[in-house]
Amino acid sequence: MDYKALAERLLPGEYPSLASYEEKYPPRDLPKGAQVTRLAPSPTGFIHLGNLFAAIVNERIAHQSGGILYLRIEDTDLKRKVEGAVEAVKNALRYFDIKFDEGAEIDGDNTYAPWYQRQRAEIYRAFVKHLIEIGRAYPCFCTEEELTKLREEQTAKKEITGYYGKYARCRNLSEEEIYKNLDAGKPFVIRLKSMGNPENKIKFRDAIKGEITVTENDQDVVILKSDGIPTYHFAHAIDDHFMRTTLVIRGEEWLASLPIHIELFDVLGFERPRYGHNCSLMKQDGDTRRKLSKRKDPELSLEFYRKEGYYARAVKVYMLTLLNSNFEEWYLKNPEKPLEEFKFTAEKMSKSGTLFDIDKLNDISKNELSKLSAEEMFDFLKSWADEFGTEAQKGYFEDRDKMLKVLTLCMGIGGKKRRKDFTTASQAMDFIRYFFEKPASYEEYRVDGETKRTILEGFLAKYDPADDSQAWFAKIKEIAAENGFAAEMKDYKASPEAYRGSVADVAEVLRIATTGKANTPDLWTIQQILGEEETKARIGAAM
RNA sequence: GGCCCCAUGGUCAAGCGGUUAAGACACCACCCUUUCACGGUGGUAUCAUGGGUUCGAAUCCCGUUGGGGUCACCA
Repeated sequence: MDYKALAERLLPGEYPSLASYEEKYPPRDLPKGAQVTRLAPSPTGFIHLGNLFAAIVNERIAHQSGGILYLRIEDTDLKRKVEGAVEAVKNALRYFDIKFDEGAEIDGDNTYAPWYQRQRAEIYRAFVKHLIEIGRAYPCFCTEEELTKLREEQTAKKEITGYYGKYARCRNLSEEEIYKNLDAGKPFVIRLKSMGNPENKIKFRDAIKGEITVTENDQDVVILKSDGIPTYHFAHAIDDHFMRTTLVIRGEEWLASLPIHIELFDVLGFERPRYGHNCSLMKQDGDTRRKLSKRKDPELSLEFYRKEGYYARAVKVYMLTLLNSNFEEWYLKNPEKPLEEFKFTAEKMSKSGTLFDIDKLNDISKNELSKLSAEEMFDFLKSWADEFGTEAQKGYFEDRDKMLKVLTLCMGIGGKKRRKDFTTASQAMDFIRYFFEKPASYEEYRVDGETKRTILEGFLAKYDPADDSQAWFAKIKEIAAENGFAAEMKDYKASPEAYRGSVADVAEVLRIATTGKANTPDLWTIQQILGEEETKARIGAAM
């Protein structure tokens, strides 16, 4: 068969020589050991925790080695394209401090551009044409229905599904048949003519998993779709070669197609990059666990975490503890150091799927937030409220002084120990609500109505906003004693039956009356912040 | 089903042939405390299984079981 003529018929026209592409996209001039990694999302606009998980690995490995992280957009599938998706990806990742050196919509070196695969059609076609010319690729005229039927037959016969060996019908089409189909205007795809044999095993060193075995590919996979755009597999080979990627870190779901990629790199005469297949982030689903999915788990989208007001650094710290088993220990010893100082290694990455644990994230969040100054917390909460808060919540920030006092108290700043009540911005805003709005509801009092009233009246009678904390508490003790409650905790513990309760119960009544809640920071300070008028009004209203 | 990956408490995990099998989260108890939060002390709980190899196995090998991934003109 005249492959050259066939190639010309299939992909007519002059294409630049293959060598010219090697010149145009030369090997990068980087220090020894520097890694070039990439993030290559499809522009669906949806990014979830799993994407961030991978992004952090790529970012750390590139920048730690003095290399490059770039952003490539895999938009070969038009159906999945969403407007504004690239911006969304960039914004979401910027929030987590992932910075690109080059790539789509990135202000950087454009030697290896274009970064959108749709704009790279010419390169792909040039190489597809070459493969046809050397007889390693061929046109396939099978329709979707025919392929579906083939798959069903194979399944019924319990054979391996796919387009391979004797099932690769178009592979053996005669020259005549091919041209007849072409003349009839039948649509076609270009398939790789695989030379692999699944009996052969290839030993492979994965940067994360270590020594692995894969089976040689024998599938005649589609490399050019009928719209003239390549499939992921082919684009991956071309792009990662010409963008001079040295390390491809990707999810382990790609392990299954690694044989295809190996064959493609080989047939194209490209040196293969190193691969690292990282485990997926799993989610408990009933009594089984499964990979995070964008369809089923919208609550795991990065947007969800921004809406909840998770602190970016906390999420990053959590990802890092999952990603590198020795990170947590390092961080415990170096809580103040920048995260970049941690030496990230592919070897310390987990080989098995990790279950996402919101409790652990929440714990880390509390810790991270408790390290902030009142001003930093103010800024964090305000920027969250500006975007996601209610009108009332936005109003909390009008009196800056008051808010700083509230935060100082609620974070325990100035005390012996920092408080850790805040998990997320939205939860924190709920937590401090009572400083700015009257209680919408009251937790249940544990004393009867008569006692409650007596206590509140007693408090109002003695209340003096000028009292310091000690004088204030002394009065609470008096009220306790007057009503048959133990003024001293020790006395109550020594003989609980001698009292109706303790000063703690009296304080609780006042606490609920003032804030609506049984659990709050120091009540005296709260009343100081609220001021005399508001304090009296609230106590009065609770009677 | 074929192929591939994985396997230490409920979760994340340390461990690289000899350990009382770390640590963190969660949980429980107690202490501290006007509540809560913080902090402190203690506790419950793990090497999936069967065979080897070895003086000795969580660690090495094989089988089994279990879990996961993947089998598109999607990435």
